[in-house]
Amino acid sequence: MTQPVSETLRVLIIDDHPLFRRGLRQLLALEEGFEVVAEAAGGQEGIDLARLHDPDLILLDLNMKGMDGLETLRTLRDLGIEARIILITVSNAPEDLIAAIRAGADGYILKDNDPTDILQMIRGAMEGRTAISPELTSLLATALREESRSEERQHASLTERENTILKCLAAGMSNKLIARELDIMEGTVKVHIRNMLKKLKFRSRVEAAVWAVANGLG
Amino acid sequence: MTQPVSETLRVLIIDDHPLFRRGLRQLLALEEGFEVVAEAAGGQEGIDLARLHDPDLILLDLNMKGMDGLETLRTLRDLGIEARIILITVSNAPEDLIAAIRAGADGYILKDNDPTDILQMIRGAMEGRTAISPELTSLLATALREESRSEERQHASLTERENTILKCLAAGMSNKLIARELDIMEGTVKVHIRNMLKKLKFRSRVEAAVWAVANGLG
DNA sequence: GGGGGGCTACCCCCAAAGAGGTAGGTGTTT
DNA sequence: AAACACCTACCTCTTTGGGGGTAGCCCCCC
Repeated sequence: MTQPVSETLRVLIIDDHPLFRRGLRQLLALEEGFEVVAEAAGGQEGIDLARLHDPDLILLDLNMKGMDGLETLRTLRDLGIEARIILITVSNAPEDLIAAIRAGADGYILKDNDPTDILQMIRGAMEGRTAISPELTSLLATALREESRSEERQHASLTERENTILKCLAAGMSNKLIARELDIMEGTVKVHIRNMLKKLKFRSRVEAAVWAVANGLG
Repeated sequence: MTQPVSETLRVLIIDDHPLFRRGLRQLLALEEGFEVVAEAAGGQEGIDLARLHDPDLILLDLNMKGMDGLETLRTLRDLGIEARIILITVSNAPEDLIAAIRAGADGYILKDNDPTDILQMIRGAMEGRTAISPELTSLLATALREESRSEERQHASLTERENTILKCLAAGMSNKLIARELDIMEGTVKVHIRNMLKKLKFRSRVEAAVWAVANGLG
């Protein structure tokens, strides 16, 4: 917690692509003030190393096999890791960006950005600004606009059934109750809920219900 | 569903007290327009009879051994029973009243009310008014006032710990996450949640979370 | 000194939820 | 005709949640 301000920044790199790790490491080596203290090839290893080294900055790949970047990010935050965490990815999908920011990412940088720009964004993130690749900011804006225009929205990609079931969740109902209400099997309710959770990137019905209520489905 | 308006009202009595059932039956027998089609001595039996007879009115005792009146009421509503349901009870506890109304009761009448008044309230309930013993209306008003004065309330009887955990629920967190957040065992979290659910008469964490969010803990 | 409430931790047990799969029926679109 | 999305149902499996209990510890109040 008592972090000397002008010291070198201790960096952890999590990416399952060895070549890209090396690239990042060299990029940072050329710069003053960065020290890569560890590299991990996967989410779980990254988490372990984060707890071990307590770095100031974590560069995290979003698209990893096994435990993916988003899951890793969430776990890191859940564990109370307070390092700056910047996602570095090839995905320019809006939902990935949104999910990352919601999960507490301090930056979201595309891999094909210019190295100079990447460095600049990293520095920006270290100073408290959320670093997002310029070409993505419009996506974010759009998403946020949609986010706030509540009002009977068909939640993005949700099907009609998933939507009505989300409303049931927002009413606090159990699977059994929803099944009775909609006159379908409880197992079917579970299928819809599973698909909905996946689409909206929630981890449990409670998260979904809370979000739904907070966003006007209550 | 196609209910002749001026027919006799078909009544189901659910009370584990034989003498009181008889009293009610006789009270209704003296009146025009009521026909007691069944009596049940317990919640489950009452539910079965309700599904069998589909009565227009159910007089339900709140304080029963086994499945209590509130639980019975909830189940009846969950099953889609659309009869008017009036709770008849000795309890003038505010929380019982609130819980009953929230669970969909059409009336809440104290057993020691005057028979004439009881009849009048029943008739009122059949016409769509929520029949509540006069001496309880002030309780209801008070409760509603407290209900709306959100703003960092210590939810009634909740302890400090239960309150912070309720807030965690309103954030959609799992027991495991809450445990990490508060640095206690997951089992302990479960204890707090169990006690909280009981005090606030919720049936699941989802109900509690939804309520908490809707009432300003989001 | 003796309650009592609150917080903690643990036990057992069972129900609910969630993740994964296969699969049939229905529509619509290509 | 083939592909696709959707809703439905059912399978197995593991994790989570929830109800009941006992018990120790602390602190405040009588």
